[in-house]
Amino acid sequence: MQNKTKYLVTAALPTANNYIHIGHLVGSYLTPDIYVRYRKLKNDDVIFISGSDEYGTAIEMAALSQNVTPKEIIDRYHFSNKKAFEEIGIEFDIFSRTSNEIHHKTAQEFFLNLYNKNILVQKTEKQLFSNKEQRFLADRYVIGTCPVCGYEEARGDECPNCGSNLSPLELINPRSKITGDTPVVKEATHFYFPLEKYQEKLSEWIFSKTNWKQNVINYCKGWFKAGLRDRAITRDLDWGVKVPLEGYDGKVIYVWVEAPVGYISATKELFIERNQPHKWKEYWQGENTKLIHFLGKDNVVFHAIIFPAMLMAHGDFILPDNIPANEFLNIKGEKLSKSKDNGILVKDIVKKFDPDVIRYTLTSILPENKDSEFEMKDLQIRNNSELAAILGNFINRTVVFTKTKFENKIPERGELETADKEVLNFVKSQSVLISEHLDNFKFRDALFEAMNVARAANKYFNDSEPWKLIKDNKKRCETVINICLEICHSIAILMSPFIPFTADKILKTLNKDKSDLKWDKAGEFVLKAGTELGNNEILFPQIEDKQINEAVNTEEQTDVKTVVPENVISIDDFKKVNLKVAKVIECEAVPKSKKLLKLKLKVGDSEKQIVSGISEHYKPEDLIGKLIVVVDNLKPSKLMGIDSHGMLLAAKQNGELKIVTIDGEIDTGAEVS
RNA sequence: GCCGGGAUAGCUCAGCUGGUUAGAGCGUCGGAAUCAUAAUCCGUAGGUCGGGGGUUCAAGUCCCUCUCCCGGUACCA
Repeated sequence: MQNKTKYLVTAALPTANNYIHIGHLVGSYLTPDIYVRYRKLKNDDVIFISGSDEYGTAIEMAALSQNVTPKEIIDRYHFSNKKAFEEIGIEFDIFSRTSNEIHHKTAQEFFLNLYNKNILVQKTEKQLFSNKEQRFLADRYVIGTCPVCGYEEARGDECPNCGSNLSPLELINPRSKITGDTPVVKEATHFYFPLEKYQEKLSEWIFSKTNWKQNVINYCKGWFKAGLRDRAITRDLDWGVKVPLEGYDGKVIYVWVEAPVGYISATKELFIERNQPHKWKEYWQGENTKLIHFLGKDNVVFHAIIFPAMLMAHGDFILPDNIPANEFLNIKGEKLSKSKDNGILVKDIVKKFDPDVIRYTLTSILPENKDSEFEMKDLQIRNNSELAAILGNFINRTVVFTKTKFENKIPERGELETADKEVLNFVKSQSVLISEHLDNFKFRDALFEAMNVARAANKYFNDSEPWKLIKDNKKRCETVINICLEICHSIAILMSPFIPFTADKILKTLNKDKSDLKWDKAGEFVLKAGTELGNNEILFPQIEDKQINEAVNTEEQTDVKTVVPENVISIDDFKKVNLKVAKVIECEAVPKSKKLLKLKLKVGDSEKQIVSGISEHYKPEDLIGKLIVVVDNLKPSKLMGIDSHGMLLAAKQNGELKIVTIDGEIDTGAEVS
């Protein structure tokens, strides 16, 4: 039986403890979406699978720290992220979630399969247990004194002060990060997956791949070189998929083994929805299926090594055909990744910019081979000088010409001249070239070549000069415009994987349904002469500087996450600054100055005078009696001839300024640290 | 510390196993055109390929070394 190739495309399961940001989007979701849309245009048999990863310590901790149930956490982020994906046009066949019953069942079956084959190994280890919380504490969530440097807020996995790698058992005075409870040492038995045994098989398999991206191969090489280690695959937690064995109450399957099984569960769920409950097997067990995992580089080890090893051990499923992992997207030097929770959220940016403009921009700077840089201004540049100027303009000039010169009806096409044939051949050959790029996961190149169709179309329009033909050779003019309109349709086809919303708009303008929106129809004639065109709209309005500035500013304001500043200092550096509490006893404006106030302060037993540039924000009488914070040992200076022996602290933002005051009563001269 | 990756035109990036004058897009500058969102089309200028050393007839491309950036991993026990 010769079966047609099936494509099973997965996108990394986003953890439902955070809103997805454009780093996630570019790393794991945009490229598979483009790929799948392209496959569908080619009439390939493809399904696109993803869903929320809803277990793991991160979610439990998010729930504890926000004082809500884990269920509330996962619901919030699952539905929000699902919506964000829809808004940006990521069109999954199914976006499931690992809290679904079918996933529990599937993951447990998987576990039992390995257990029954005696593949799993049991080991006993010492761990920290909180009696108060009635659970074992994850490494990151234990705090204590670092045995190396004495820093009191060291974490169980590492010390942020001296950089030492630690284990929670080494911490002096360990305590739970969440409740502060002092944990006790307790033995715990866990199942391990013997990854070490699979190293040879895995490396043979991976090194046999000739079409994998070099960065992915390199990551694997690194792991192999270090030697694979057995990994625990159970945890003592409530929140997760239960270990399906008697006598193992309170144990769940560790998220890194359970989550990837979610791809299988979601596929089952999809075909139950489609009333073909057994069809999932054709994808996961069929020889002719290409399983393709899309993800960011942080996920390579799970998809290229751990999950394949599990699949090998299980034996009933196919292995991935390719893992086209992306690198990271940086934002003006800031790092974006799953582990560092900061960035521009998808749910926010779709409210400020056309989703297709975002998709286009991100695709054109995709971190395919190495980390790449993004800034808001890129959206403006890509929109104004590429989408609007080249693509939008071609559609618009063609449609407007038809409207004003041909009563908005598609003109008849006469005999073709060389230029006509050339441009049509070019469109056709580009469709082949773009195909090749997409087949090889070269999305930037593919998009660039798609854009070249619009460039060529503009040139054809220019060279043909229909605005002159209309005066002395109407027949010829009709042919040219007919062809331009046909090219508009071809552009809709070739661009639709990248900017699907725009493709739809173009079809509407052409008054055309989707029946010819097929890859093979690019460069072909599909329009009917005489058809009246639909409404014309400007596809890509200019993005003004103002919009960019506003977007950048609101981004900074909404970003409440922890960001590591650029110039970190040691605590010793900080201690060089003497901060003290001071009381304002006198205060007056400095004459003729614009912003200066002269303040007399009581600091402990002494008085001091400082000059501060805050009169636009505070009146002298507002300040008298207030307890504020001053830098006591600042080098004295003169401002408008007045001595200043320090400075007060104040917060400033967008022209607003608020001074730092003391909450409650304390003696002046008290040190601030 | 160790392993891996990166450093190429003003900006964002391509450059496979070493081989003619190092490429693209955007931006710059000049010209053409005026149907079109002052958009298009044609042309121009721009780089000691992070520094230094080496191999070779020939190196952005291989080797050594240094600097800076990014990942991973370890030093603890």
